[in-house]
Amino acid sequence: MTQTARRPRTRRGQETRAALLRAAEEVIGAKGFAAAAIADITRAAGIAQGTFYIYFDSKEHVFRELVLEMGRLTRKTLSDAVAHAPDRLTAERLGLRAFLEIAATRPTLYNVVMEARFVDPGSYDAYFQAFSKNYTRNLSAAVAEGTIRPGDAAIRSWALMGMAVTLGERYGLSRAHTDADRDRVVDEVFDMLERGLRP
Amino acid sequence: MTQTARRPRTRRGQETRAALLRAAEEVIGAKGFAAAAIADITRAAGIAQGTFYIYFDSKEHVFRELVLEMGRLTRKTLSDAVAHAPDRLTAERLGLRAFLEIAATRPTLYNVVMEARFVDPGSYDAYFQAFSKNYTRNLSAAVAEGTIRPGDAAIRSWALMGMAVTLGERYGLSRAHTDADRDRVVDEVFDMLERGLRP
Amino acid sequence: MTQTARRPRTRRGQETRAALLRAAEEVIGAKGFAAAAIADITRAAGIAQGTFYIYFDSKEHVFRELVLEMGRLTRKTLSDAVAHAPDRLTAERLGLRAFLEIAATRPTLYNVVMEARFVDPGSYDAYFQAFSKNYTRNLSAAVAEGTIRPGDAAIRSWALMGMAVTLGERYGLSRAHTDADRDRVVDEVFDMLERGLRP
Amino acid sequence: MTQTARRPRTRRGQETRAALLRAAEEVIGAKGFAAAAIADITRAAGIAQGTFYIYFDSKEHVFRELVLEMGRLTRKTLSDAVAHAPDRLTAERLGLRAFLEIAATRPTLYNVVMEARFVDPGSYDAYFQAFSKNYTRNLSAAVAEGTIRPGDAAIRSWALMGMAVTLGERYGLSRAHTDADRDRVVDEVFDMLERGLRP
DNA sequence: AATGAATGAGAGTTCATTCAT
DNA sequence: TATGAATGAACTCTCATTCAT
Repeated sequence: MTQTARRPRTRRGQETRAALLRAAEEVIGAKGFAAAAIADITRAAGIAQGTFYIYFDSKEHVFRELVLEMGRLTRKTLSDAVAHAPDRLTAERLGLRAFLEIAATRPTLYNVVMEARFVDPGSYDAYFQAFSKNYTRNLSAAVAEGTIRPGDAAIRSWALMGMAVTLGERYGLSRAHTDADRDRVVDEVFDMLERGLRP
Repeated sequence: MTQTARRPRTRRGQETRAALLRAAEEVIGAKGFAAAAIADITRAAGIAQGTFYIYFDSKEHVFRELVLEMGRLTRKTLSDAVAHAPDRLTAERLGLRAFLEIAATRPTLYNVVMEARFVDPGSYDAYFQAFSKNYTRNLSAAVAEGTIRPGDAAIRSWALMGMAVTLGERYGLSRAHTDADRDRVVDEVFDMLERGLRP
Repeated sequence: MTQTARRPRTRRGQETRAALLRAAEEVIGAKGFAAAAIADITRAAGIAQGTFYIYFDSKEHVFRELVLEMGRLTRKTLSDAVAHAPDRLTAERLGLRAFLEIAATRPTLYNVVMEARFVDPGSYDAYFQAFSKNYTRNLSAAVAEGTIRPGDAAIRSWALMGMAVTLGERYGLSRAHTDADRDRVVDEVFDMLERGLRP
Repeated sequence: MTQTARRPRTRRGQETRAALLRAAEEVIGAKGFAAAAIADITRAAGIAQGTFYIYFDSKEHVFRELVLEMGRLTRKTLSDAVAHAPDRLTAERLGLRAFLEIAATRPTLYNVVMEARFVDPGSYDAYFQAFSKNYTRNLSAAVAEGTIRPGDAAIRSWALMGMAVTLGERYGLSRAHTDADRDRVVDEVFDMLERGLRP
């Protein structure tokens, strides 16, 4: 008869749950999963410790929700960013730029996804497999329509995602870099990607 | 402050310390830092729990040692692999191949470094900064001598390292992939990098 | 830093905290600080081990609280005892008598303060400095009004406090001595103090 | 067949044992019994940890030896100091002065004896009972020969010892006080003791 | 829906002591 | 006699989770 996390049925409940999610993002994203105590989260949310378990089954549970949220956010942001791209390569460029922007804007959420590899590999894999799948489809299409040179789309997708992730970490998360820096990063990287390293 | 980790003074001590390092790599690399208990490590090493603290100050301490070890290993492996490369681009290709091989051969150590971002950011940064520095120098030299097209070497180094890291994760760690797969990955990726995506 | 001892917010919490203080006094006063395990204290209080840390940050923390409590108790008891003394010397006598009574009545708390010298020198010093200050002021006043012979009040205060403490230990703590014994001790000591040892 | 502490049979053994005693006094007297680790002691003595147990059965064992040593030292020092006293009261005065000197000269050993109350009550009691016994005998004799006014010698002995102990702590141990301070303390205290507080 | 107290398993760490050399 | 490694019991403290109100 143990109680299990419910969906909020009232306005107040919705707000509490939302506050918990924000607090969890903040705390976990800043201190890391292990160092983040439920007490830290509820304190940050300004509610009692017990309340946490009304909305989430466990610490892992909120964590997973956050990863899913980042998935939705990334998908939405990228598809918006790419919506009016004139061609595939430009779409890629805009996608990378948008991704760096996410890292800069939501650094804690970004951290959460990265840590998922160690905290909840399942959702980590799901996150990246989803992107890879989509990415691979786009790249294949681009090849098919002759926009880019032929090549293994899956491998390329992982290579490009790896780049994006690390660039997000270095030039997005870091408070030391500006929007202009990120613009330049995208330019440099796409110069390399489009035209290759050969002289 | 009362006692601090000693360097072993006898043969036996050296062996014990080494056994602990191996066990720590195994256990932490497999279960993750948080889930790995000191008891797990000493059990794996076949020694008493207290013995751990003769050689290491804390769990973080062994962890840091492992990251350093991975640093040495990577440096050595890559420099060996690249030693007889005819030109810069080939060197890069050999370097990536060797890196994937490390991931395949020492997956647990690989995991440790990746988790360092969350467990001991200092050593994580040190690890990658060192490689970036070296990488950047090589890329600059290549530009200078006309082997590759001009471009920001630092940004390129992070982009390339990001690729390598993720490819190591996907095609190196995974038991599902073979040496041949890794060869192909390197071919594909270098095709893209050298000649670019443009048709 | 993640969590810190709370002040209880409910009746139940207050009772639990109080029970812990009593149990700590009992156990630490009886076995000594080092030998007293938190588990002993919580067992004596009839609660779970973890509950201790809801109300106290550490073993040192309860210990300090006990020393403070002894400070309050002693101040209150002595000032009550002395309230209606007709003159300074009588006040001193009543004060000593009351002090011995405290030792007899709260032996464990008495022990705690004595051990504070080794466990928490800060609170030990605070305890005695406070008394010395007060004592010194009284002695100075007595000299000023001609009730006692001139002499360095600070030195006298330490000498008299030293006497009191040791007599409390020998004739107060010990179950072998009775109230009558303590009366006699006070008589003897004050005979010496008032009239001196010279024939 | 467990090995037990032996008396040293060689010159070298004697030196090692002596070094351990000195180191134990230093370390235990400075950090307190609980905080002093055997490793601290052997490190201070410049010998290996295991060697400790060649000469002492346990940590308590060295501690007890130190208390005994302090007993011998105090007895010797006081009896030397008092040897040529012209009368009983002067002897008391010289005794107190010598005692303060011990505190100033051997502060760590002094601390050890004080802590004995909590670490090894048996030797603590033995230490003070021995002095009280002797003290009581002297005071009785003084009364008998008319040098001091009649009064309970045992009670007086504890009162006077209590004074001495606390004065030793405040004016002897403290590096803030000088020999001159201690002279004055003795003067003040004996003025009070001899002539009484009454105007 | 919310609160705050309570739980108790479990983790890291210390250290007196023993052992093999 | 001395060494330094090894042991393992014991202890403090943390924290996810549950419970009563």
